[in-house]
Order: sequence, then structure tokens, then C-alpha cells
Amino acid sequence: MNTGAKYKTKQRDVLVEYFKKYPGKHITAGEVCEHCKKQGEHIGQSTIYRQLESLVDEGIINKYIIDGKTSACFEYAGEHDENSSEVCFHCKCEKCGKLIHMHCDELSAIGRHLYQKHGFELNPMRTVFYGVCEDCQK
Amino acid sequence: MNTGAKYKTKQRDVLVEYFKKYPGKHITAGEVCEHCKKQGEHIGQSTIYRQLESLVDEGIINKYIIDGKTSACFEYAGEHDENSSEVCFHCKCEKCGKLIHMHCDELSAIGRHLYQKHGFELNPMRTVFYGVCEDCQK
DNA sequence: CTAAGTGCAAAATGTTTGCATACTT
DNA sequence: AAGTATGCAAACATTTTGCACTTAG
Repeated sequence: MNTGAKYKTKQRDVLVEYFKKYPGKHITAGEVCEHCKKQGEHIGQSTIYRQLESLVDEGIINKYIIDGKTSACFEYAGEHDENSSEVCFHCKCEKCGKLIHMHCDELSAIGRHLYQKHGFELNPMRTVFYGVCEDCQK
Repeated sequence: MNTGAKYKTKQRDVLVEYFKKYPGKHITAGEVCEHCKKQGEHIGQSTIYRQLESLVDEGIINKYIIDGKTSACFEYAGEHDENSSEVCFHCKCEKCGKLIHMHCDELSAIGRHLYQKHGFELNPMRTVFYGVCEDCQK
């Protein structure tokens, strides 16, 4: 946790724009660094890590830690569309490493179940289902 | 992935016994190291990491990567009781960090749903639900 | 005897921190 | 001016690797 970014800086904008440009894509801190270098925007890695932390705190991006990857991933959280109950779930294949984005009402239902029966308020943005994908089951 | 342990060694036994002794407990590689030192059983850390990998491959222990912790956790997989449909799910509180073990048929049902409707074969042993626990919702 | 496992130390990652400087407001 | 952010390099923590040596089968 930190105090939260308060100043609008060039570095922060670059990061936010990058995430906005690829909604649904999982991006590591290292990939952010590379992206910046390619853009000719040299941003120190400590700045990147600190900004990522801030952006997570502010709910602008989400952080995922996925087995098989050695580093954490971040993803644009999208516009907070409160009307839509469309929640996106993530399934990660343990064999090929593929990450599947899934929209499913039945899955949304488990969030309600967990809350009503177990008092646990699920955060679907952060939860990753592990298993084996269709292609790898052959 | 590795070729799988084939030899029965003292080091391997020590690790397996340790995990068996604490079913349901999440143990990091570092904790395994410490445990061995306390026992007077000096086991090199590379051996520990390599054995942990083997044990995961063999399904004797499961590996979890949980946000907030900097290192991976391992847990005894338990006897493979095929008769029982009792599967254990993990819920991790994002606020207090508590890890809740949950047995629930409804949750087991989502495994079937994912398989039938989405062709995804869920591995519940590896999946962690993130959210906020009852205590932290006050 | 051979394949597999071990242990050490070194290297490779990924992430965090201290501190002087620069930028926002 | 005051508070915050940046960037560098160094520090850290965890995990992996190379290699000579030991052990199980």
C-alpha cells in the first residue's frame, strides 16, 4: 500500500495509456519497461514498479500472479461499468500456459454463492482458475 | 517438469514426512529449509527446490502462488481418495491475508460446468479464490 | 556400474529501497 | 515553497544452474 499517486506526470500517463491500449492483455512489469524503451520513453524501473503499485491501489489496473510465470501480471481494469454484470474470469492452462478470458453467468453465480453461504466476497478480477484447456486434453 | 524422482533418498523422505505431518498447511521452500536445519538434517536448498518440483509433478504435494507472499507455497495433497468428491477450495482474503479452506459441493459443481460448457478441466487444488473474508467486511 | 540425487557456490530473476535531483501543484 | 515523483545503483529475496561428488538400484 502507498499513499496513492497525486501528481499527474508524464511517466504515469505513458503507463496508463499503455494499459488502456491493450484491455484484456496481461502485461508484466518487465514488458512495461521494454515498451517504454521502444517508445524512446526511458522510465526507470523503480518508477514503473511504484506506479504499478499505485495504479493497482487506485483500481485502474489489476494484478495477477499466475503460476508458471515468474513475475506478476497487470491488466487494465476497464471502465467501471456498474450496470453490466459482465465479469471476466480467467482460466489458465497448466499445460500450454494459455490464458483464457471467459464471460459466464454461471461463474458469476458462484460469486453470489460464496457471499451468501460462506460470507466471502469474491473478487473475480483477481481470481484465476487453473486447469487444462480443451486443446491440451487430447 | 523433470523426469520424476525414482530413487528413495533420505532427503526425499524427510520432505514427504514433513508435508504429511501438516496436511492443509501451506509451507514455503524457505520454511522447509528452516525445518530441516532445526531437525539437524542439513539439506541443500537446491535439493529442496528440486524435490519440491518432483513432488508436485508426482501429485504428492500441490503448489500455490498466492498474492502478497513473495514465495510459492506447497501443501500436502493428501491421500487420493477417489471415492470422496470432497474437494478442497482455497479462498484468500485480500485484506487480512487469511487463507480459508472450504469444502463445498456447489463449488465442485463449477468444475463440472467448466468442463461441460467450456471444455476446461479445472484443477481445484491449484485454484485460489481472491476476495474479502467475513471478518474484514465490517 | 549406471542413472539419479546431492550440495555448494555462483548466477539469474524479479522486486524493493536509499537518496539526491527534478517536477507538480 | 512544499510535497511528491523520478532515476540510478545497490540491496534483497527467491529460485535456478553448473559441476564435481555421492548414493540407490
